[in-house]
Amino acid sequence: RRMFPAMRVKISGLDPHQQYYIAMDIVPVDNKRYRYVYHSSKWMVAGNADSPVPPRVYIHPDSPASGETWMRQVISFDKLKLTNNELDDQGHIILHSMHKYQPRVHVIRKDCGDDLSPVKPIPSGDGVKAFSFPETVFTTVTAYQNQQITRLKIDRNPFAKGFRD
Amino acid sequence: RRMFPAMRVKISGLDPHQQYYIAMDIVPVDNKRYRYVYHSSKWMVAGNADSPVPPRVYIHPDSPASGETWMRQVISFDKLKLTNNELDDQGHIILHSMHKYQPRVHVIRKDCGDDLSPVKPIPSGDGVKAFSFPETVFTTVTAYQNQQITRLKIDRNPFAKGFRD
DNA sequence: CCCTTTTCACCTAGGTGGTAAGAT
DNA sequence: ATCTTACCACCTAGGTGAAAAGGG
Repeated sequence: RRMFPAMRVKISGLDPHQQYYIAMDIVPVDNKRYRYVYHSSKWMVAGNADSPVPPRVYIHPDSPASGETWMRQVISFDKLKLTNNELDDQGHIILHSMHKYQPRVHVIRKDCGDDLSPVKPIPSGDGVKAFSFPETVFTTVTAYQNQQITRLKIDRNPFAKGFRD
Repeated sequence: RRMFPAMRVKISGLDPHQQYYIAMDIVPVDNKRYRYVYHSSKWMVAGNADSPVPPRVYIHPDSPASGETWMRQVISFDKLKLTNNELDDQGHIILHSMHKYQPRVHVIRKDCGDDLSPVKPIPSGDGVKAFSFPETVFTTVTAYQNQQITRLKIDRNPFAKGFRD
């Protein structure tokens, strides 16, 4: 399924005439598994993390594009899809349920990203920068754990309009 | 509206590791306007063509891509849209109704197409080739002129399923 | 007991020709 | 008379949480 709400970023400081790829990956925050304690409304550690899954990369569909193009618009990752199926063959990002994750945005100069692939690690080096925002850390679930998150989803996601009062 | 049926082409002979743009434009076949004579089931000349409209280019959304990528798939132009509105600002291809047109496929080496635009003429030169297929000539209408064409549209287009018997 | 999977009604978004009204 | 426009019911395609069923 899609991630909702989606990550949206603005970028500045690019070379307007240079081509770039923009990509996102999602990395574990720690080595723990979590459970939600309803009466205290808190996520609590519930053991160690499941064994790691094949890392995947979401390449923004506008890639590659010029610095000018990227800087002119808000860059939205609303088409990124998540799955808990470790055998997924649709190129979705694979995560474990009940774990904490941090999305990362990668800006990759064209000449460093020409063999970029959803299933290969992101190259590192001079023409590649990564950005992460702690306020975007989230915990994965297969069913929502409290009414506040359900309300948020229904109220904000146009596709859930059928569940509004 | 979309063109239906859509143009679909296969390409061979590209350099697998070279990047290319693929584009389509649609040019007048002659300088005439037509009318359909129902009792003889024929298109007849009905005067001279209307004054030319701003030429537009449809850049295939997979562009740019490597020769290898283009040659591996059937290239479909099903998302190309036509309009008779000369003031169109959606980047659609502008045509006159009741005129004859020929679609053309353009293969443009990356280094020759970096300022390609829906509203700019296609560059010419060594790294650019054009292909057209006489069997794809068509006449534009705002309403279908006979039952055979209506039947074809309804039978073949999944979006018209509601009109099948 | 707690978590996951499957199916579903209900949406968004947008591509069809029919049809009646409008335009020239 | 002939062509065009605007609106519509009816589709395709796919994104929602609810709820029931499944699993360890």
